[in-house]
Amino acid sequence: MSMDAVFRALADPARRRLLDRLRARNGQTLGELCEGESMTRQAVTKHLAVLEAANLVATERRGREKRHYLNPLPIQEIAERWIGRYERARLAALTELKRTLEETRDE
Amino acid sequence: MSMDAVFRALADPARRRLLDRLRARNGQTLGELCEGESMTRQAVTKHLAVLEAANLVATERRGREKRHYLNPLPIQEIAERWIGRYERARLAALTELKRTLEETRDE
DNA sequence: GGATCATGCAACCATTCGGTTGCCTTTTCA
DNA sequence: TGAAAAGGCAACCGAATGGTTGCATGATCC
Repeated sequence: MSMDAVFRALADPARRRLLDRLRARNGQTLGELCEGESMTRQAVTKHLAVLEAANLVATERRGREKRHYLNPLPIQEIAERWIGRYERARLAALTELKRTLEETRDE
Repeated sequence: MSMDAVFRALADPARRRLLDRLRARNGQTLGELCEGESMTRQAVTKHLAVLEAANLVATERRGREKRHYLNPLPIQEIAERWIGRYERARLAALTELKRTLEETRDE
């Protein structure tokens, strides 16, 4: 699974909004996800295709409608594999800041 | 601070690579950050400008050179404010899965 | 002072992206 | 069976993006 696809999928506010809506209520159809969005159905379809390519959304055809399901795992993976390193960087920065402050106090 | 700028800044692999390089060694100059990159100095400059606009990188002029410093805070904020919700979604999905499995076993 | 090194600025270019319009297919249901 | 509902497909468009080249500016060092 490519992390790059996930990062790029999350880059657009419309797509993050769609994820949030699925998080609020899972299994929504395309028509439902279009409601309240200020763009055409085709635009929403494209956004959902990007999310699906990033494995953030899974779909299921039910008769003439298509249900969409959130898959939060790629987001978790990014949090663990990528963001975690910057948690350590933050702590290192704090340590450095503390050391600098103490040096300044000594002068 | 706009989360959108951060998400968009993280969308490009070249920019994530630059962040990783600054995490490995903070305070590098533009020239140092260009080494090993397969693009021109101007391209790197543009990427750094995007990172700076997202507040992920801070700069300091030192004579004729420019030092770049990583700021991991926006990444932390995204982790806490945005990714956190999907942690809860993941747990909910697991609970749902467990329930479904138990239902299936009962049949 | 003049060469050189590090960076800045601006124009330009191809590609991608987000979005639209128009039309087609499939399912549902009276 | 035929109309309406849900969605798919493809072409097109403007703007943003990622990248380049060429030149200008400001420090540094001999």
